[in-house]
Amino acid sequence: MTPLDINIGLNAVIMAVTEDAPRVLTIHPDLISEQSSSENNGIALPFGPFEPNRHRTLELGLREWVEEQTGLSLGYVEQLYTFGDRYRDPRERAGGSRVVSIGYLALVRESNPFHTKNAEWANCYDFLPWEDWRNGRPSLIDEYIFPALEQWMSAVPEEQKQRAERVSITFATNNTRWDVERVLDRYELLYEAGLVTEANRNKIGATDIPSIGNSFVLDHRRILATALGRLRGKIKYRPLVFELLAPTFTLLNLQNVVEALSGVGLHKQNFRRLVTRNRLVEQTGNIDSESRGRPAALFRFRRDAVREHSQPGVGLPAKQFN
Amino acid sequence: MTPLDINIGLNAVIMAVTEDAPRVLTIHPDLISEQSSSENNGIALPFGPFEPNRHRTLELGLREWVEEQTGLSLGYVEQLYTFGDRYRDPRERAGGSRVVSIGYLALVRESNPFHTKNAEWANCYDFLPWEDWRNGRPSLIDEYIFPALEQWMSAVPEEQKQRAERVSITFATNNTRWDVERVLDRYELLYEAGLVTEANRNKIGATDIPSIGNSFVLDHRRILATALGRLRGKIKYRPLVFELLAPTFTLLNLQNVVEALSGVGLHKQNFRRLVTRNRLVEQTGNIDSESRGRPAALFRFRRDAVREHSQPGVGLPAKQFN
DNA sequence: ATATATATACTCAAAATGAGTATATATATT
DNA sequence: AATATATATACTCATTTTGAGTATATATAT
Repeated sequence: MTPLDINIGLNAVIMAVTEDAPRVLTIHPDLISEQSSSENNGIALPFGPFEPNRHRTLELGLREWVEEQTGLSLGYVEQLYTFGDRYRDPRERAGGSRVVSIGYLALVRESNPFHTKNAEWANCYDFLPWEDWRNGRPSLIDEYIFPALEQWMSAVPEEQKQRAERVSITFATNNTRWDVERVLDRYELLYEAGLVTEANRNKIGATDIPSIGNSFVLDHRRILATALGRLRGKIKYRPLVFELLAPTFTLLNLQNVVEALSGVGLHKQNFRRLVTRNRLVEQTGNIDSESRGRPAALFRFRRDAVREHSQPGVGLPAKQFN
Repeated sequence: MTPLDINIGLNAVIMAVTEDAPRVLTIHPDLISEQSSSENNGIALPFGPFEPNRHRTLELGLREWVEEQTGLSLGYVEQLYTFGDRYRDPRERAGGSRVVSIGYLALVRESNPFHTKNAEWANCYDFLPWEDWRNGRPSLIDEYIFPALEQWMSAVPEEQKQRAERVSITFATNNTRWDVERVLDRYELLYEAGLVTEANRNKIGATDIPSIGNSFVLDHRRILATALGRLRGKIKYRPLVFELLAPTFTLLNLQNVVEALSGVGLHKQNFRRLVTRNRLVEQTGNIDSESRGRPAALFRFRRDAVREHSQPGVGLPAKQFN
């Protein structure tokens, strides 16, 4: 009855890019907290409760938890979204209090060293396999997802049209283009269609529906989808990629990171033209000899680029004044 | 000591555009809740506590509170950000519990009728006057803000360079362009420089520093800045404007709403070319006779536009596959 | 009848984009 | 040593998009 039946949780989607794959740091919660129930087995995002007496701000609370659980000291951190639906933690049914979780996105360099027994890097696309289009349209879309979505669409005749519309927008069926940013829309569609295990976890008598992609504990996969979508949108107009790269890098390194995150292949020459014309990077003078073919020039991020042109191309047709 | 010393508040930035000004719905909290302290006088955003037993989701909780307080039934609602800094509510100093607030942005049509004694529409730019560049650079920037910021920059010699850089980026000093989206960055800069009253409210012995713009209760002005910044960014690639317009409108109506929100004047012919070429709107066949000069054609939003091209112009140079 | 608003069509140079081709400089293989 | 294979980088060229206008049409106010 009292509004005190609330706990605030802090969840971190900690991302890096290694070996051309976007990685997310995962933990095994049963190894950390003794009191977690046995049904809560599985893989999770680093998390911890927000403690107002200990944490001056939400973000500081998150940083403390991550450091404690994984040994990682985070650099770039950004708040994502706050999740508070009833029964997002099934223990609430058994009298547990509502857990409102604040999700964060953190970016770290692959070279960042850390030591922990609990944490492990995983490929983001193990959880969201339909999001990786770098080698063309993933075959599981046509093999598993579409047949299942067809069934879902025709299941309720009166909603068929809206459902078809939604599938068309999110999964780019007809002449629609694949929009790399709609990660959350797609996840939520698959959730509603019952194609991810967590959608059926709370249902009684759930049959063994083929589940697509690896699953997380609770709604952590939804939080991951939120993070990836946000990151994909933001790399286009804020220099976030450089948080994931070594201070000095080749243009191919840069392209590989952008491709890994956005999940699409990019035209090499045009990509290089884009970053150099906008003077987002500058040459260090050194070259990289690790590669196979002709050695590539090493670049660094030009911090001034942020000041110079706030957002390339994105625009309202403004009138000139001064 | 216990993590139960938390309350979750829900705050709504409810926006509309009337008479070419972006409006925000405000309340006078002392008229609503008896228990609010006398120091909490002033203008506020509609808000209410999140009650897990009553509210199935956070958003539903918000909708209920808004309906109860203002009589408004919200349409488009989007979560903004969660605010949880220590002492964001000064009553916490006197033993009050930490109030974590989840901010929401809601958009309503100007024609939307509602009746309430407590709520009032206010011009957003009364609170953020430096954000309205429709008639050119606001004079208060050069008259009040820059002199004060100069002082702030030179106040701490060792930070002078970084401060100058920050002012340059957010307020477009040198060859930098005015970035309409950096609303929150600018507010936070002014806050740190002590140029908004709420920055000094919590300080002891605060002198009467000239305060810029009207103030809200607590950190509600920060929430408003977050909302305006988000909205300005999003209108470029999602059809949010149509939530603020009547179902049928002229192209000038549309332009005026975009201008009011973004705070910059737009090139009329090019704006019209943009929306028609992208087929974001379609003609209804009727014309508007209310206007002064030649009557304008009435348009409506083309819902299919969302499906057709996900995001105009914003882009990575993608490789073609299928 | 004339001035003033507003709407809409059209122009034209500059810049950005999409999709390549061409060439340079490495390493691996025969 | 010659050749194949990778990779880097430069350059081309048609098309599209943008920025900044001019020109014309159709209303109301004076």
